[in-house]
Amino acid sequence: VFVKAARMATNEISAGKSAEKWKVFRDASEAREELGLQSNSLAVLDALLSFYPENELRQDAQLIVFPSNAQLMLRSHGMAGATLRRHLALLVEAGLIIRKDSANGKRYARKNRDGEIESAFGFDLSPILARSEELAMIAQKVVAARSAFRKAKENLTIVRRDVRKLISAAIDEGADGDWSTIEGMYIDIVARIPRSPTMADVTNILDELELLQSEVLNQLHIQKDSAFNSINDAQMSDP
DNA sequence: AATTAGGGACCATGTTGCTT
DNA sequence: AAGCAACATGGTCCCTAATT
Repeated sequence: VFVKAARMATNEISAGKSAEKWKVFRDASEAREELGLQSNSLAVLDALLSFYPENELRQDAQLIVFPSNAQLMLRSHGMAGATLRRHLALLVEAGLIIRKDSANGKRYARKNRDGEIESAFGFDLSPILARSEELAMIAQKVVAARSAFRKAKENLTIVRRDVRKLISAAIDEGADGDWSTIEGMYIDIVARIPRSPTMADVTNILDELELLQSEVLNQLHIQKDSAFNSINDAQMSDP
């Protein structure tokens, strides 16, 4: 089954295709969560790639590495054997590598007289080449989402501080209105911000805060309007 | 028969994040 | 601040298959 899958994976790679392995590794690292991997899985993937002698992964090459678990443990920063095996299984599950088992399950390469590898048993890296564009796209998406998230959080902070200032100023200046109720609403909204919010959390809270913000501004405008007795109506209304 | 490498399953321990 | 649940880790046992 695995051999068949491996053949299928290599067959899907268009002729002459190649990719720089560490570039794909960085993309896969960005796509870590989407792939269902943990940070240590990446350490193992790093180790696996380090056993491939070339920098370029080529479609016409044998993309099989065959390090022993002991070697992999060393190059995975001393990771324990049981943990290493789990992460290898995760990488297989994520579809980044394919097991190519020998009859006895051990990893090795059989070489001919010229020293060329005739057949190798270990891990097939060809899915990494096959999916290089896909991984790059996921990485791009993740980076974009991260910066959008950062911007949303910045927005939230700005609006939050603004509303807080407006309410405090209104109370200090003794403006008309039920400011203690409004302050209570503000405190309630802010208290519902989770410790590590998701994008949805941030946008929801931001919506509520902006609603509250416009209510506060509305209150203050009404008051100013009456105070200035509609002389400045043209300037007070929104552009 | 003994040895060796690999892998799955189980268990105890340690971390971390979340709730109260 | 403390306790709880989920999760990751690492050690061990057991099995397989080839090699000697």
